Amino acid sequence: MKPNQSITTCCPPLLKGRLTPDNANYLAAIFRVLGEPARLQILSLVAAQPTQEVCACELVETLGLAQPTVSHHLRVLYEANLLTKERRGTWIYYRLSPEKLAMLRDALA
Amino acid sequence: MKPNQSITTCCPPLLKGRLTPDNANYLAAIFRVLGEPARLQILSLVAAQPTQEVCACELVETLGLAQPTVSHHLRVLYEANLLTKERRGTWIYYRLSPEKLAMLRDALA
DNA sequence: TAATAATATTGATTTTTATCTATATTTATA
DNA sequence: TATAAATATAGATAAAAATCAATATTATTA
Repeated sequence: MKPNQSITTCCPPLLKGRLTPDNANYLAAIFRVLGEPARLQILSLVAAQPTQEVCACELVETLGLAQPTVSHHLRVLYEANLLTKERRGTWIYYRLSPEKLAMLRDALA
Repeated sequence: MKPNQSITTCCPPLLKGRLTPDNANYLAAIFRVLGEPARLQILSLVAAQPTQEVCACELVETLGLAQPTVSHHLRVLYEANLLTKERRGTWIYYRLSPEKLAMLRDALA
């Protein structure tokens, strides 16, 4: 099933054109991903790193959540194209993929 | 209980500073409100009106949801300060309160 | 190859949320 | 004041999502 929206644009701005039901579903799905404090903290933590990346291994302690829970949130962020990941040895490093957030900002314009 | 954030600013931009847990909770709550297709459609519909307002009475048919469901979504948007409302006779008219969306846009900067 | 460490998955539980029907409230008007 | 129309609330149900313990997988290294 191919997405009916690109990564960088999805729809007319929320307050300009009128959203189709598809637009609304797509946008809402992204907002829902951001509607979780732990996930926002993950994004913020990544951005705050000098290296612009964070090892999953750091997050369990930082967030105070169980490892499977952190893994779950990372997966959700990854599948929403808000994070990219790269395995280096045993560790997996996550980075922002800023296009999606830019798209959201545009959608709120 | 007073909010620890103003309507127009809540926190350092998501990708700049580092969110406190309070920041994250507050921001996530707003994103959760937007994480629902029907609510996005409501916002979009309001913005699309020449009058910049929409009567609750129009929304039931437009959204294809039961009246109490629409009422629920309007309340959620209202309580999140995303909509204002004004009663005129039997009808209630909703308008955008753009500050909150602007704040979100800033948070995504 | 065996042991170890990081991450992922499974399955269960709980919490949150959306939705509806039924009913209540509010407002206008006959 | 009785009726009608718009909106709100209550209560029930169902669906979605968060969380965790237990276990599996993947990669490294002794």
